[in-house]
Amino acid sequence: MIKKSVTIKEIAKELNLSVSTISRALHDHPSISAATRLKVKQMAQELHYEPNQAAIHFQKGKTFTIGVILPELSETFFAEALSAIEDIAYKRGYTILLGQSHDDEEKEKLLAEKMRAHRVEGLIVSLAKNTTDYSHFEQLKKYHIPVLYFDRIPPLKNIHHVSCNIETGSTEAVNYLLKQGHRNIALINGPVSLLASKQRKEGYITALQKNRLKFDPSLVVNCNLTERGTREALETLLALKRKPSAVIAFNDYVSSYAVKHAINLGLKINEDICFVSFANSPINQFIQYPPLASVEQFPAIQGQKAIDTLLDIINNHTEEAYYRVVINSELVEHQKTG
Amino acid sequence: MIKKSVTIKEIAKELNLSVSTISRALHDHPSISAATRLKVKQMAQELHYEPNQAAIHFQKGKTFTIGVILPELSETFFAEALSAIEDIAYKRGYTILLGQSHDDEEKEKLLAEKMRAHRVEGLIVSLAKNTTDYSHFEQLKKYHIPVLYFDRIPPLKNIHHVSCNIETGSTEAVNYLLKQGHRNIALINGPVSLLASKQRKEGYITALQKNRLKFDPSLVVNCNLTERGTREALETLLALKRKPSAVIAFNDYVSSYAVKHAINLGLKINEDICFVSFANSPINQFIQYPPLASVEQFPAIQGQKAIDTLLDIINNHTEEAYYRVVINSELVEHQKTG
DNA sequence: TTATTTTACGCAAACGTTTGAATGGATTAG
DNA sequence: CTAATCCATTCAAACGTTTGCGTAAAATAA
Repeated sequence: MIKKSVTIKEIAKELNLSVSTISRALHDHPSISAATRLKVKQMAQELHYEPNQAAIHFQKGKTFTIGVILPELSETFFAEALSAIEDIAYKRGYTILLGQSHDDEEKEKLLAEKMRAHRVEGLIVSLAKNTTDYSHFEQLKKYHIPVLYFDRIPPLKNIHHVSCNIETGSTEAVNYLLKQGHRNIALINGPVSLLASKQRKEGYITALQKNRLKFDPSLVVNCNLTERGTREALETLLALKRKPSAVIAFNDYVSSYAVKHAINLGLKINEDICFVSFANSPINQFIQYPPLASVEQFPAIQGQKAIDTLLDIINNHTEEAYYRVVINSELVEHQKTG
Repeated sequence: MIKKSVTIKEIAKELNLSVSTISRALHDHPSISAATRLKVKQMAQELHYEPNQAAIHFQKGKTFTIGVILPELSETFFAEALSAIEDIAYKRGYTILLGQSHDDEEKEKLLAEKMRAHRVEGLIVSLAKNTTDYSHFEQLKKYHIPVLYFDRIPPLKNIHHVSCNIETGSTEAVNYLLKQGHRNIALINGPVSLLASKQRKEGYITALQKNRLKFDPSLVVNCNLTERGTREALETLLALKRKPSAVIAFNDYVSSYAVKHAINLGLKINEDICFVSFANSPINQFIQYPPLASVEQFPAIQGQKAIDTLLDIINNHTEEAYYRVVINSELVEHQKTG
């Protein structure tokens, strides 16, 4: 009843061969004859041989583990990214060691340290919101642990990163609204400190310029992404002489807050005012007035690229070059429900 | 520059002691004098010694890995549960190997097989929606890999499981609405096949009986949890002679669909009809008319209990007894937003 | 003092796999 | 027919750690 797991040794004994022959046969080493190779593989099947990963890891001096540090798993964006990362890592024989910073820089430091101690072969990191010191990651270079930044990337020169080109999406969003006839288009942006905010604004301005419209700075307001902050931002916009007929929101959450408040203020959504936003998250499915369109950032594709390039870096030992993968965002129009 | 990681051997050489002494000293083995124990630990610190996990796993014949199979990571409920599982596993020196079934029974089978090949020491499983054959998990008993079912559990006798008592929450939901003066309370339930549906219904009936109200079966309708199914369910209810003034929805998603449709039908939410639901998921934050209250199922606590009891099972080799941990759900009233 | 126990450490094997080097036998070249 | 070459396989060490057993020296008991 107590099934001891079968090893390479048993196969060797069974076939009167040496363990080295078995090992090589299973790996299709050229110096093994086709005949014995076949025999070995058959016997392995028969005995239900499964290579002992722990032994392999140990002997190869590799852990086949890569660390992933994310702010919050319960944010759909990260959950979808992780999902893709997991799938590919699995297929390529790697295990993911997950850590959540909960947007806390201290926790992030601890995690980086633990991951190092755990001897991960590489790290995929999406920074905590308020991380300004990156030394805990940059230190890992000493240990030859490559770090690939993902989506929330630091403003550093020599780093690997995978991220999404938000600007083009932002431009698309403006173009979309212009095509609908809107001329007063506002932007409820995130905190000025965020790179993501800068990118949205740049794309916004680009679109206006391309269409020979002049940029009115008062139509762009920053907010802290909370419900309250969004309400205040919206009220600022509605108090303008040049009142916007359309709003581009930082993301779908902000859009939902703004819509709620607009309704409370007696506005008719999609008549008096309409919304476009970023993220294209599943919540749009559940809300009464989702944004007319949302900029998809393809978390799964980003995750896939992230793990793929990290594994390339690890397996090709290309520590000289820096990988910078940027995928394009894309405006997705929502079909009108009802 | 090329930092070779320091081993126990170096410490031994440095102090002119044997490796076994070092090993024991680091583990506070009683047969090592306090003096050398101190010396060893200091030297270990000085040299930045980190135990080679791969070597330990190998030598102990354990992987310190536990598998987690979930339907969908992008469902907040599972993301939160996994988050808790990860945190505790990390603290107790275990690594999580994650797999997503995407609610596909075949994928689930594959994952179970891969996890076994990977020699996980135990498995936490939340079943795919349509899994009816559990042999791929029950087979793991042969390999002494304990399986702990989580939230979505199979109707089997001898299993470990952690789940949530939905009935009490359901009863609370009805009581809450009764207290508000409602007498015609409907239930938009899930598919009859689901255990979760049965539990909601039982709790619903219990509450009515306790309050000496008679149970009207026409007030309970099943739906397939899609938006369309929800609309149909709502229309069925609204066509009744005894029209409900309050609806308990299977979960917050169903509630949101129902609210949308009710508004389209010209009903005033919280006046003509109001809603209560299950899951207490974050989407409630974003929608115009969230349910008045929602039954919290504490995914994080469930996850925590799951990993804790599984690790107990693993480390105490208690294969005889079956653990059945049930936590209580709890109705959470939402504060009305402005 | 001698016998016995206790204390503090070392020796060596073991875990499963990989891999450079060695080996013997068969084949080919000269 | 000998020498060189090649093929298929084996040998043995190595990876880092743990642990049962052995053994000196020190402490205690007689």
